[in-house]
Amino acid sequence: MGATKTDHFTDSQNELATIAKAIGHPARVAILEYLLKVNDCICGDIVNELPLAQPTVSQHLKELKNAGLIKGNIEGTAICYCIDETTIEKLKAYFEDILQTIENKKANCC
Amino acid sequence: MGATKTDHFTDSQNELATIAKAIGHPARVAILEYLLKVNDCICGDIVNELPLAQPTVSQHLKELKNAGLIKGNIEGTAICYCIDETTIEKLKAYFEDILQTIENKKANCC
DNA sequence: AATATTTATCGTAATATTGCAATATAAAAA
DNA sequence: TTTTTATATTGCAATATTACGATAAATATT
Repeated sequence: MGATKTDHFTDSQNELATIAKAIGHPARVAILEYLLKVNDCICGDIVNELPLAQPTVSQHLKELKNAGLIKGNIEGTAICYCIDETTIEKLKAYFEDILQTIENKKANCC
Repeated sequence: MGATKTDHFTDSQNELATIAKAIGHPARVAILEYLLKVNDCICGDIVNELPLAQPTVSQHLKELKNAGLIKGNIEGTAICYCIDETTIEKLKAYFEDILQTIENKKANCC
């Protein structure tokens, strides 16, 4: 029946999953990379940059924002979206910790 | 109609999205963290560890494996699954690069 | 005020994911 | 060889995601 059972996992597990899920679509990766490239951005540019309709891009931006990967300021008619470094830092730290833990134990059986 | 349009994005964008999507579920995050904790693993342990049925866990393991996040060796009746460091390294490097780029430009408008 | 421009939301169709019971598969133990 | 034990696969129902046309909302321009 497909229940998500979010409550059976820890908050940190759910948080990471939410962030990762947001990155888990090529259009959203492309948006992040475009934001990084211009490092100062108006949504309309992204629409022209991607092979997707404006409502779709808007929806992807919303998901990236909900996940904390980007932040946006209203700028007149346009919206200025940027990457939220804090969340990227979290991700980097998470994977760094995994590597550190593996390094310390070094009992990998595979 | 919901077409994915994977071919409109670069290989590297698609690759990252695939890996991130695999992490984008709390059960799979929990599996990764459990694998990390025991650092030597048999699937049955995971079934007991998670609030999910055995076929569901098996399916999640398959997705993690397809994404290159874990690797597994057949060990008699059991399967020994471990985290694949290479993919974690890739992720770490990717986010590190993002932070580096932001740091260099330092023109964030938000 | 009327028009143009830009982003967000709504509604909806197509597709993908999630979860599990039932069952298959495969190796170890009896 | 039969039974036990452990993981994988199949089939299917429930849910979630994706995409976009139509439309709304909000500011800028004329």
